[in-house]
Amino acid sequence: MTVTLADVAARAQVSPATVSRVLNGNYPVAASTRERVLKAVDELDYVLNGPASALAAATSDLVGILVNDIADPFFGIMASAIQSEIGGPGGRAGGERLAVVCNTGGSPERELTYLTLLQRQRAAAVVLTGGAIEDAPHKAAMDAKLRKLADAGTRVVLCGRPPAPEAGAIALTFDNRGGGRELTEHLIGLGHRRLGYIAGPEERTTTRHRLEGHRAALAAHGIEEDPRWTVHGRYDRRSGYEATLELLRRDPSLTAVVAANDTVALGACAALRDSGLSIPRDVSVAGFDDLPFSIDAVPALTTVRLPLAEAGARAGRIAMGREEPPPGGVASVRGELMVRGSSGAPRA
Amino acid sequence: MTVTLADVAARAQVSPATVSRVLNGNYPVAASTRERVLKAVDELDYVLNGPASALAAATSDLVGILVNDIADPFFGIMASAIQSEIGGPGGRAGGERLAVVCNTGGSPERELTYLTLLQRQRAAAVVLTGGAIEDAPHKAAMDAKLRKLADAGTRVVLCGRPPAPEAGAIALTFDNRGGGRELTEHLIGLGHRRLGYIAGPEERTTTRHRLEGHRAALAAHGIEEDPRWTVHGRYDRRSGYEATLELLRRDPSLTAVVAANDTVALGACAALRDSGLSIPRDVSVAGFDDLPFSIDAVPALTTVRLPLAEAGARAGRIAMGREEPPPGGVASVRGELMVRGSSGAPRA
DNA sequence: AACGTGACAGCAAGCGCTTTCTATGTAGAC
DNA sequence: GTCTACATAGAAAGCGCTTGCTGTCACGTT
Repeated sequence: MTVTLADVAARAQVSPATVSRVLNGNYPVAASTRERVLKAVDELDYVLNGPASALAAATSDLVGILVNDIADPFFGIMASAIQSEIGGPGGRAGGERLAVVCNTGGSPERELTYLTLLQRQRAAAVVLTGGAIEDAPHKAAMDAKLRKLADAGTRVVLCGRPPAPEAGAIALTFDNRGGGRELTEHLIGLGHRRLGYIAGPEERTTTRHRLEGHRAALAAHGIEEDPRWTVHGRYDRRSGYEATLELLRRDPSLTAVVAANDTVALGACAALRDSGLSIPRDVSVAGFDDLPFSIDAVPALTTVRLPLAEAGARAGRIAMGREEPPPGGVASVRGELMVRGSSGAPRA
Repeated sequence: MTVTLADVAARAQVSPATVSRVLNGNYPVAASTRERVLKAVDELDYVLNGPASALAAATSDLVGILVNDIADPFFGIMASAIQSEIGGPGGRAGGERLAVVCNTGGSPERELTYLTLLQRQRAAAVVLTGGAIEDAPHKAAMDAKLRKLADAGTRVVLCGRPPAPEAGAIALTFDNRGGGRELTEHLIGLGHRRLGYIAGPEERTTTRHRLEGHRAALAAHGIEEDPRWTVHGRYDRRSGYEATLELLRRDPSLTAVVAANDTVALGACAALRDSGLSIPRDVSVAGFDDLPFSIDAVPALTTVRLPLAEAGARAGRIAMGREEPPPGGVASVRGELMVRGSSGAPRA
């Protein structure tokens, strides 16, 4: 029924071993023989059996990419960059690798399960993107799992995640704290003193770090934070909309709203508009990430640009062993403040 | 070194066959035995060898998802929906499947190569999303490949792609033509007579169908189209920006600009703003897809909503054999006109 | 009391490939 | 002209799992 190596071998009048060697190109084969084999492969329309070769060679060409939400461009951009570097078709980088993009939906269990599935497939590498969940038992479980993967020869890279030294993983971390601080300092510099903050889900490292940066900026400028000024929500537009209304309700005198990310900021803008407030005249708004659509908001969003594509590409190369990991296995990737129309001086 | 089935068997004092059966649960095993086995699995921290079992069972639990650009929410949303239905962890649907998201970047060669890679992995199913490339040789090659996959037992589903009867694939097609027509008729109804159109890349079915719908609307209302009114570009913001400037240069009297999709429309809006034109007072703008950010444009974008998540979910279920394919193997999915602030009556 | 009948469990034969080790032929070395 | 060395090709032993077929009991039948 299906064509096997042996069929090709028979047709090319060589042994299966030779065919395998031609296909893998890691052993000297006479040019004439190689040609004959290739011809047979072509004529029979032979397709290698992936599982069989993975079993025999004890390696696979699968690379796992874990993301929280593939529908979110934040992850989409990273995934795309990673994939372009792991040498899938087109991204010339040696053997053809298949990227397995796993959508965890931010769920701890799924994260773990996907890792097991990848372990089962004997993945060549795994890249975890985005913030981690801050729950001690879960973190321990993750670290143990990652360690096991690493020990089994799977290269593990974290992209936009805090380092996990226990797990023996390379980490490219985003400087969320620094970015958050810089952003809020920009607003303070404009004269804002009453700033609302729409944070992400409580248990995520990204949420915490950005918030810490914000608070550090406030503290550095002697601004005492009112607990009413912080609202937690999800990383989506809806959440930003609702949180903004809530902030306005709690303290209508706020002159700026800092959002956990751009998507949330967009929701915040909508809420302000719907409340009849003008941006930035009445309230300034700031986001985080600088996703492509942020520049198209009206007014364009002041935000912190994260080099998602660059970081993803680098993570991909490291995962493939095509780039030296950073010294110590950890590198911090900085964001860049993008000042645009959504932030301005508060009204006197 | 690594734990194998045999190790588990030894520890549980049973044969490897029994362990396999416990793990696969497709053969009667006494409860007490099962328990003993499970305990051993747990104690040894055993992880099944995916390639080995795929080889032995001649099936795998990989499902391929082909997308043009994973960084584009249009595809991200579909991919996410598909994945949630194929029964990856969390999306309870029986066995745990791994979604392999392949980023073709719109390249014909990569599309084909990924299909080969998936074929090599003996994927359980493959879902192709988004428009197809209109090139006869390539289409023939694709159809042949899909046919081969289907014949080998891989379920092939097209989501948002034109049907490919030759290939024996189930198709969920978007009614791009109908949507395009309805959209342009809306603009005509508002009084527009000079409408610019920013089309996507020439060789894509999506591009052609949407453009055909637009032209059908014009024709139906006796509007003769000026060739200067159509510009082709890529499906991105930049392209929309440049194309709009070009359209304006060619005919400054245009009162409406219809874009190939929302992302392009966003670029168009930016170009109009930068040209000092007001939307919709001077020029109306319309997009297509209704991606999440479209409602946040200012003014909010008039567009055609495509039920991406619903279609993706359905495609996923069909790919898993959990939903009856549509009669004839083809279903057309309609879009819904969303009239918002970016379209209005032209100035007298 | 002899005998079918389930319900489990084990044996063993692969699944299709890789790779080590061995065989062979040829070319250069002396 | 014989010997060593190198370049290739083949034989065969797995890789770790699934599954058809063959036992083996413990029962319920007649």
